[in-house]
Amino acid sequence: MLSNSSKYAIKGVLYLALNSDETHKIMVRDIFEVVHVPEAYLAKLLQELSRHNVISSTRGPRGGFYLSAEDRKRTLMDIVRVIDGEKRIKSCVLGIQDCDMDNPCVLHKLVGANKSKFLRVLQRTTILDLVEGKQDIEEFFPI
Amino acid sequence: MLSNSSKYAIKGVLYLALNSDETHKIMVRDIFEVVHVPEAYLAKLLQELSRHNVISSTRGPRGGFYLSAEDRKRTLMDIVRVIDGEKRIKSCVLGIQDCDMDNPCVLHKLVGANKSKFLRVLQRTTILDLVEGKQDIEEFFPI
DNA sequence: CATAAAAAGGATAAAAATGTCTTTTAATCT
DNA sequence: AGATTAAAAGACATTTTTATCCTTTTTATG
Repeated sequence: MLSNSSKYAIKGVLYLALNSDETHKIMVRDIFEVVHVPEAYLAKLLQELSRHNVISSTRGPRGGFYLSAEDRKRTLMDIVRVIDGEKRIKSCVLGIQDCDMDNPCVLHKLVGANKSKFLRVLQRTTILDLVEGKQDIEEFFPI
Repeated sequence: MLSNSSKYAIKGVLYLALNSDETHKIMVRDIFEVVHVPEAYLAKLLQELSRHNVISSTRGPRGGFYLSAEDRKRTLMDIVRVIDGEKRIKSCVLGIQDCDMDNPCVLHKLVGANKSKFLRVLQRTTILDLVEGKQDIEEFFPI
């Protein structure tokens, strides 16, 4: 449902949400260990997110990745869309071609409701939302 | 969440549920087209399920795969467990090591409820249950 | 302006998932 | 018994996902 890459990306962004802003940018080097993602791979993912304006970054000394106020309004789905692509995340549970609400497959009723809810969570939940439950998050770091 | 292989397997078993019994065994050759799964690959999956006694089979002429009455009491989880393994299906949404109810991760509350429900559906739903909504299934074949 | 720091980009490698093919084994039918 | 049929088993191929490495570009700072 979610690729590992998407999960990695979410973890990285979450870390940025908790520790960065316009004036405190963070290098991959300082993230990858706490989120348990290989350095170079995390770099790739964050670069991709930055390229698609889901997060922000600047190069050079004192550069790094960070989240602007705008960035924090992004949803989990925004992240997943960049990393996995719309298609993968919305594809039918059974991989049926053209399976959707209008043309549901065998398991659609059984599993579809759950999947829809899951999608809605991704779509509705912003980075900000996540950070507002901050104590919860910190409690469970390292992720 | 569910691998393609598991999805394939479920589709195959569903077909068997609708069309086979002890006296009417079915060859892979007669299934793979309608469920849209490569012949050799479906064979492998069904063999694996048979090896783990989730479905039944006999070799030779008039042989093939089929579901016994007992087989029909199997759950979707039984299928998924054989194909994907317990670990994969129960693993945390974010791939957190040791993340579970007792030691939840950041997204656990957000996504965990959905996932639990999904697991419960897999665990509770038997092949028989699926077939009893037969008209629905036939309506949506070919799967 | 020179230098160093950091992301960006591209090529490559490794691992896992998916898919194919060939041989072996068991059942059935003549 | 012998021929045939179909799953079982295992080797092999391809594709996708995950991961690494190395070079280039940009930018802040002395």
